[in-house]
Amino acid sequence: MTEAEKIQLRDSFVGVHFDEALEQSFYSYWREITFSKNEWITEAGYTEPYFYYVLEGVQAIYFIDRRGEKVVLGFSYAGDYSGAYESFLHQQPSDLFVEALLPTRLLAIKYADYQKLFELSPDFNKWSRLFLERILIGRGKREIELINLTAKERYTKFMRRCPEILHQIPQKYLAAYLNMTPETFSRFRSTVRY
Amino acid sequence: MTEAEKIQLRDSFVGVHFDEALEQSFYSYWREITFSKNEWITEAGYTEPYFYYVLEGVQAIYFIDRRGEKVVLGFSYAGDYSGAYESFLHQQPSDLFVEALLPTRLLAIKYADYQKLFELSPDFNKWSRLFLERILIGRGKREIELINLTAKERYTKFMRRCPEILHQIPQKYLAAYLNMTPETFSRFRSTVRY
DNA sequence: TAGAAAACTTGATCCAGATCAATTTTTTTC
DNA sequence: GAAAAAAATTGATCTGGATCAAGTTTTCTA
Repeated sequence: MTEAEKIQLRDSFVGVHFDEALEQSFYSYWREITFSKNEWITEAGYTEPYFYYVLEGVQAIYFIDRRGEKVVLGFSYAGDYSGAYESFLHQQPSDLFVEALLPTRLLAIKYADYQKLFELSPDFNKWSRLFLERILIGRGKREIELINLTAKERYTKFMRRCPEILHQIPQKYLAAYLNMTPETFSRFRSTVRY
Repeated sequence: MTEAEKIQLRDSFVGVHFDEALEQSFYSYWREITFSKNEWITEAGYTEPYFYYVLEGVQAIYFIDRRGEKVVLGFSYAGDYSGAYESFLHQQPSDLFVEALLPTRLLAIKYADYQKLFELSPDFNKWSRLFLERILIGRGKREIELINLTAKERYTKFMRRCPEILHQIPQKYLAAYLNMTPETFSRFRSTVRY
């Protein structure tokens, strides 16, 4: 990781005061891992060993439903955290896959080292609290949208918000994120103006 | 609140060390509020002023969809925390209603006092982190079930897990929780054995 | 850069669960 | 405890989006 990326990483831990001693050990916990397109970062059935910070690339997090289809819960981009977070927190096998949709560079910290952060400074508890609060609110919004909007409305809303993503990742992942079949997504593409 | 209830409340804050000074001020922040059946605890459009601990009763948390129907996101019982948590955290108007489905006794702490807890002891950050992690995992499971199970499977699963609730609260709330119409719920009741 | 594989499109059909409607049962209220 | 209101049941019908199927286009890979 570059010096600039170190700073990025550090600054993502909003609310944590980094004194010299902390900063010293902090960086040593993180290692860079790269993934090529379509590689799994985390595989369902395995326990997530790392918590990740995204330097570059796009990842999808999904499970496989009983029909064998992917159901995408979310994407992460540069500057986000990534990984199968629930599995990581409880160190139990993941129900979810995390996959690199584009060539990806991540910074990763092991579970034991992640725990050490909380010992090194109680500020990390506060950071974690705020981070979790943010995730929770995002999940709540998504749940409401999934229940409350029709497939067409979900399509329109998504395409208005991030039209560029369509040209970056296969649209079957977008369909799976919006909880519709690729056929339905394709039909909207050719009939719905947004 | 009784002495036993004080202990209950205190012990719900897992991981917080209560020394004498903390315990002294801690209880003084909480007041008891009672609600009768079908009374709103929180109304959408208003900012949630309190964080609640449930002493007695059952509450539903829901939003109103664009057809004007309730969509229930969850219930809380004695020993749970309750309220429109997202609205409380950000002190912004709630999208959600919280309603007492049975006569309810809650302990409530104001936002400013809740914030003070974190100043009084950094242990509360850790409690909050663990609490949020638990909510997050619950939400994740529910999201997966809503997407992955049919209406009949959701019905069966719920009825196996908590058959007694059916006789405590109107079944239209259960239908709204399981994301189906009351008609569909009623049909399952008369045709599906669980 | 050719051949294979994966992704996407378009059409025809189907179905779980919603909607609409008419009773019946239960609960509330005065 | 009678009248009114709310909740639950049951039947008939409808529909958004899935599924199945057959191309076409794009993207890999050697």
